[in-house]
Amino acid sequence: MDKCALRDLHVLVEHVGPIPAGTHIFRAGDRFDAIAAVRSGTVKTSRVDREGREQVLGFYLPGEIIGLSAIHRGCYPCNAIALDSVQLCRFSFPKIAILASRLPGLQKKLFDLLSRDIGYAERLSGDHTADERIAAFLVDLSRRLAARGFSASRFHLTMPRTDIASHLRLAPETVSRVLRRFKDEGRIGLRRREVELKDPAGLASLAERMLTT
Amino acid sequence: MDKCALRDLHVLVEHVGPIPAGTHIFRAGDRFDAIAAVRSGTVKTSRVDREGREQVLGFYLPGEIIGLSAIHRGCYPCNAIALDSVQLCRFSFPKIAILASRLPGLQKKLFDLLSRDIGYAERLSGDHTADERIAAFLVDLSRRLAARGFSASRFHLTMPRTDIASHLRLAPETVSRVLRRFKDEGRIGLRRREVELKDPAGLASLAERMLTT
DNA sequence: CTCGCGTCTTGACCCAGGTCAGTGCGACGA
DNA sequence: TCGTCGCACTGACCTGGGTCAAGACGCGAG
Repeated sequence: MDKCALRDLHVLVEHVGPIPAGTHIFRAGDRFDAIAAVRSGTVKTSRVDREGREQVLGFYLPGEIIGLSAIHRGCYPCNAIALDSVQLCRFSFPKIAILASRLPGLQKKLFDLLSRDIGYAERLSGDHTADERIAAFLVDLSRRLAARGFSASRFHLTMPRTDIASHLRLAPETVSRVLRRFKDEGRIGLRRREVELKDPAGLASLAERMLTT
Repeated sequence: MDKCALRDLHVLVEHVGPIPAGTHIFRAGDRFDAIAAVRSGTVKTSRVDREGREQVLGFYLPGEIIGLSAIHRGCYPCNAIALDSVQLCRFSFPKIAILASRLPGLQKKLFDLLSRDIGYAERLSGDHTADERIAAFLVDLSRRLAARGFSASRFHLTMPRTDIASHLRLAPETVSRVLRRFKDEGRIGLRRREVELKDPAGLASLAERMLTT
């Protein structure tokens, strides 16, 4: 995004938070009026099917944008829930869309973010083993944290195992077992929700089929 | 899209085709310079992993747009292949992006299409049984064909079983078996690639968990 | 300190769907 | 008319990961 876009954005930003863990930021069906950038903390998005089973669609780290998939229906298609204490920057969507018309850099950035999310969802939908999914989850998280200046090798999982499982389309028990085996094999260090990637290259090669392309 | 946008689009459209079945329209890695609307025929998009296994990402019917997921990397992330004789309208992306800046209706339409594709990929990635996947595939196809003025209840599958299987993350054998059972149960008529939906309501209720939300 | 609760782990068992190995059956060319 | 070639179908068997049922482990409240 160019300098010009960033300067103009200040006029339509609304800082929100801190929002405590467990709070809904928006709910499926709410009228869509804004996207938001995570400033601190972690947000999960999920939908709940008729039978009440939750499906976690994604986790959003500081610097990442939530709400984009709501554009085409005018209301949010999923819930967004704070996993820990969260601070956001809200951008009114009508205003940002108008601004994007004047700023090609901003328009490009929005197309870019949307297009990236398609790729992410497509990767998840591939048929992959539990090992591949979990390795890819760890490697992806590590890279995204590193991109924001956090440690790539040691980090805290802000989400419970059930959410990881739901996001990867696995049973929570499977997540436990695979993490356990990765630990036994010396690929990771693990204590409760603290993770250390001891063999990033090995994990990346396991994750390769999922993360590549 | 508003009238004004449609009129201006004429200046940057390039009609392409007929392209014979089996031809690559673009390949993964090709420089991204255009999106295209399918005018007639069917296009599949797919990626091929390191081990040479093809994963079908989507099927595109007349009226639908291919190439959007390429925006964020500047090159196509997948192959697009004609399944039968195909005619396209190509839109230069740089030009259409500039035009979108001047036409809020067009910008909205592009955001909309991107956002819709995210929803589609997310649905596919859910954990669903083979029955749900195949019912959802048939119902979705029927609806999209109907939206373009084709029969909703009788249609021709332009893709081989292996492509359907790959797209739904199933084995081709499973596709065969489930279609067979749907036929035995009187839900569909099936002969080779000709399908008739005999019980659209029943299929829709099977597909519900996948198509809803 | 310890009680209680929510999260996580572990083990035993089971099944949907994958894999393998043939068999059918049009479509098309000679 | 007959090969033959490539999808499509079917049956027998196998397995990754889901399910069920106990525990174990922290952690906060009192």
